[in-house]
Amino acid sequence: MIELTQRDQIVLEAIITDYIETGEPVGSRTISKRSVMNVSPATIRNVMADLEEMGLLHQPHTSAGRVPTVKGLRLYLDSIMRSRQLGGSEKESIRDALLTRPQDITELLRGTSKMLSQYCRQAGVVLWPKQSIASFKHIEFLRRGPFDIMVILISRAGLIHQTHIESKEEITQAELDKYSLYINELLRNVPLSMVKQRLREEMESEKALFDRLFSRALQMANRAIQYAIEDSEIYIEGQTNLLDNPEFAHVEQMRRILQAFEDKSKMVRLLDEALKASTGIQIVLGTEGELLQEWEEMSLVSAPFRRGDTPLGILGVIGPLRMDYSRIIPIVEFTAQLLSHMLEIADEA
Amino acid sequence: MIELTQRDQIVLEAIITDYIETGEPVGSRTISKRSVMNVSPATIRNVMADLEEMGLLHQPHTSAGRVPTVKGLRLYLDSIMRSRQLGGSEKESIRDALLTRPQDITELLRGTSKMLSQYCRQAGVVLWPKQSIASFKHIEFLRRGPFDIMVILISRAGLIHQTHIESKEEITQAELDKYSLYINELLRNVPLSMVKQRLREEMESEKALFDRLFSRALQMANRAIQYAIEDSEIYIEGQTNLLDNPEFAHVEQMRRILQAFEDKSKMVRLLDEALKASTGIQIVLGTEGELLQEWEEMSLVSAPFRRGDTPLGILGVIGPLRMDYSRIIPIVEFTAQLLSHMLEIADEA
DNA sequence: GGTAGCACTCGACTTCAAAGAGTGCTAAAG
DNA sequence: CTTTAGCACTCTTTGAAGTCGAGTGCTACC
Repeated sequence: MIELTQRDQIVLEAIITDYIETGEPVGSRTISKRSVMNVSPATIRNVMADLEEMGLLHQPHTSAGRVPTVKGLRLYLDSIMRSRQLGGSEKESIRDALLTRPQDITELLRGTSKMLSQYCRQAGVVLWPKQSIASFKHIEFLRRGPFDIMVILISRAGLIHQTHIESKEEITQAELDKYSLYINELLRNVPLSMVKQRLREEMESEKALFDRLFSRALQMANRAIQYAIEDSEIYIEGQTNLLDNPEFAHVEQMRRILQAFEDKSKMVRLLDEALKASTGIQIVLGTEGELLQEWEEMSLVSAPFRRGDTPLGILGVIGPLRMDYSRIIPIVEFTAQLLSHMLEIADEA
Repeated sequence: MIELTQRDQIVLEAIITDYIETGEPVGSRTISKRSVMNVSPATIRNVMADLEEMGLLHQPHTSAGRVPTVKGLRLYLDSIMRSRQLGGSEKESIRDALLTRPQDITELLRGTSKMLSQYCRQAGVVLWPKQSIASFKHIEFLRRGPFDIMVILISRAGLIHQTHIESKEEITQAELDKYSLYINELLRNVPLSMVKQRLREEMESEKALFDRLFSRALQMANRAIQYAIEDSEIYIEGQTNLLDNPEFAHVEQMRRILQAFEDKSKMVRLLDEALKASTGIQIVLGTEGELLQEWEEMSLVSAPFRRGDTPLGILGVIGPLRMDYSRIIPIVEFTAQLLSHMLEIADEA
């Protein structure tokens, strides 16, 4: 563990704050003027040299100022930064931005992502693994062809999932209607976590053993639900905000980054890991975690949203390493709380 | 109308072809060498001067070659260009790319968009106004709250539409189930174009007049369908391909263009107009149509896909003015045919 | 009408010098 | 022992000047 004197910390913080603001390497003179304690640039230079030796700062070239390294940022985030409190009016306007999009849950999640991107001026992201379809509401089997069945699954919160399954034997819509009726009755108000178990029980019951029709219905429901919970939705909004960051002025770089966004499955994997790992706010910097190689200069601030203690999904902000963390962190945190709350309401209705 | 001699046409074509290939202003020397007819650069210069006077060419500065203007491109597209035939193997691989994504119709449309973007190395786009939910398959009313009803509408092709409506009176799920049953029975296999009429007839029938329950069901179905057909889905894929075009090397420009993509409602309007206007392949160049202001340097190649004579939606490619039209046009055309065909099959199932 | 020749224009690239920001080191002061 | 002032040094940025080359327009000639 690294030992820093009080003054080291102050200087590091000042450098990072300034760097976050301007994006330019910052020199000793600037810090000397700006900082509260009155010390000369020369003194600051000594401190800087120390910090550089510790690997917290980096000098692009001999005659330039210093830039924080990933290690420096990490230290800053973990033990120096005090994140700003959100003002009441800020909270208010975030809340408004979310509540004016009540339509359905898909809209809500996309809206959240968009809101995050606008408030943080970076890309916003929301991941919603469907296994968290919190509780079962309705299932519907529709015949598309003699062996082709479309299954529509709806959660109480209003999320729709659509799958296809194949039947081994020909089947009529009338039969399927019976299936729907039966399964809906069976699962009424069963939380999704229990659904699979409930189905299994029923499959082993006498009724199913002796009635082929019911048995098939149960199997189908089982398969459909299996598919459903393996799926995830991801909403990435405001990517173009990233273009405003001067560090991405080079088209080459920009393209690499935007292309990474296009491969959603990678993004899903990334966020899924974050979701599993985290209990609260989490920050992944550039090369630190196993962010994609394309992302060296990027950073992710995320927080899970949850029902009670079970995490439902994760939301966050993606931007360059140089972001205003002290502002973004509380926003992400607050949004996660807010969304948790809203989903709770939606699900209770 | 502009009169061009044979030679004018050949020169114009040569310039445009070369410009499309290289992206650089093209000089008289180049044309002289490349063109079939053996004439000296000086002669070409004379022709060029004429073409410039007609507003078909433009000279960035005195000592540069010529670049086609929008007017020049238009003329080329309308009366000079011969679009290349697609080879059998190309057709084959396009077909494969589409057919390997059979899952559901949403996937099919998104896949089409992606395929277009990959084959043309530009952004691909597919617009699907829901009014073309070709024929009604299933409706489901679900209670979300005492006055809040979620309506799910499914077309035979498997497209799902979700809306909310509010009820004036409290309502139970049991009632809603009856509604669903009734409406589904009523509309079984009615093409969507007839649905509204069918509903109206029924509303005026005796049965509805005397049964409040039926009457409310009809009203709800009516409203839900109204919402549904006003909605559109749009799929834009491969935007990052645009970054490869050297003409967008400036970040400023790039941002403007990508930002325009983010406002989907604008894109919908744009394509919707194209859809209404067109019967076949259609090309909108930069400022010509009422493309958005942000799009001066962009161009859209589109073609509607249809069932019989009614257009269902539109697909196309968006890229810079400088695109390889002779290749892209047949691809778009062929894809539209192919998709029309596939939807026909899906809907008959 | 077509072509060769030629002077001219203008952007792209290179070179060079000057300016400016910032450092590291040393020596003196607290 | 820590802090500071001073100074030489390094490296990037900026701008001016100069050269190069592509391409043109014009004129005279075939």
